[in-house]
Amino acid sequence: MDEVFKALADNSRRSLLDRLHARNGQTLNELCEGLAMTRQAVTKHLVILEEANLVTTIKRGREKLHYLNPVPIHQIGERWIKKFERGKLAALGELKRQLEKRDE
Amino acid sequence: MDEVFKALADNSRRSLLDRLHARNGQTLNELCEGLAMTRQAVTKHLVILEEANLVTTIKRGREKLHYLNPVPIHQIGERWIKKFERGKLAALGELKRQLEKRDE
DNA sequence: ATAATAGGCAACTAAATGGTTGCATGTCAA
DNA sequence: TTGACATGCAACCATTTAGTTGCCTATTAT
Repeated sequence: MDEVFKALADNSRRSLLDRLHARNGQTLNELCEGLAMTRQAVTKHLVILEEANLVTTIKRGREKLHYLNPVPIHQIGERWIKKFERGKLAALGELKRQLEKRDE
Repeated sequence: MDEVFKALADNSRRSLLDRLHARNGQTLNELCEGLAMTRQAVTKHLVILEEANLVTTIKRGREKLHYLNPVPIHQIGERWIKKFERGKLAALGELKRQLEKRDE
């Protein structure tokens, strides 16, 4: 879980996921196109995404295809974000109350 | 949005949010209790959470109360995670198909 | 008034991070 | 088979990050 949060913390990596979401199964070179980064930098980001299990790769001859794995993202939503949804209104109410009390 | 992802990337910060979720409105010293970290380290984490707008603070005399703001977490769910929910099954199907093709 | 308490500020450090360059390897096509 | 193409590996660099220590300030309680 920590690995997933860490992987998602970088904007370059989030846009790589966006690109795969737009078109799945891209090669490394395709994913590099239009980015202000060397291929090696992109590789490093992809390795981090792979280690977080957000991307799965398959070698096809001399190229490597990258596939988005949406499961860890879904788990963040289910196991982490939802926890804070419960009690959200209570927390907001409490916050509002305290902020108003401040100005008395 | 980037600030929020960065703030959530650290486990210490996520557990501070957990603590506030369990009991809202705690002081700095209360939040330090039982942690293997100096007060100043905790302060730094709280500043990052504040800058990401995940925590709001109110000064009450000599102490500072910390309140959880669940809105940015909710926004991550709505604006980011949901985007990947759409097409999740398609992506998984594609992934499965390619993984099977690999072994032919 | 003074001591204790709650917190703030700043300088410093070690390690992690995001990036680079240079070179090596494996695969495909002429 | 030789050159071009796709990717991998490793060393290096600058910046950021997570943490520390030491000291300062403001508020409360005795």
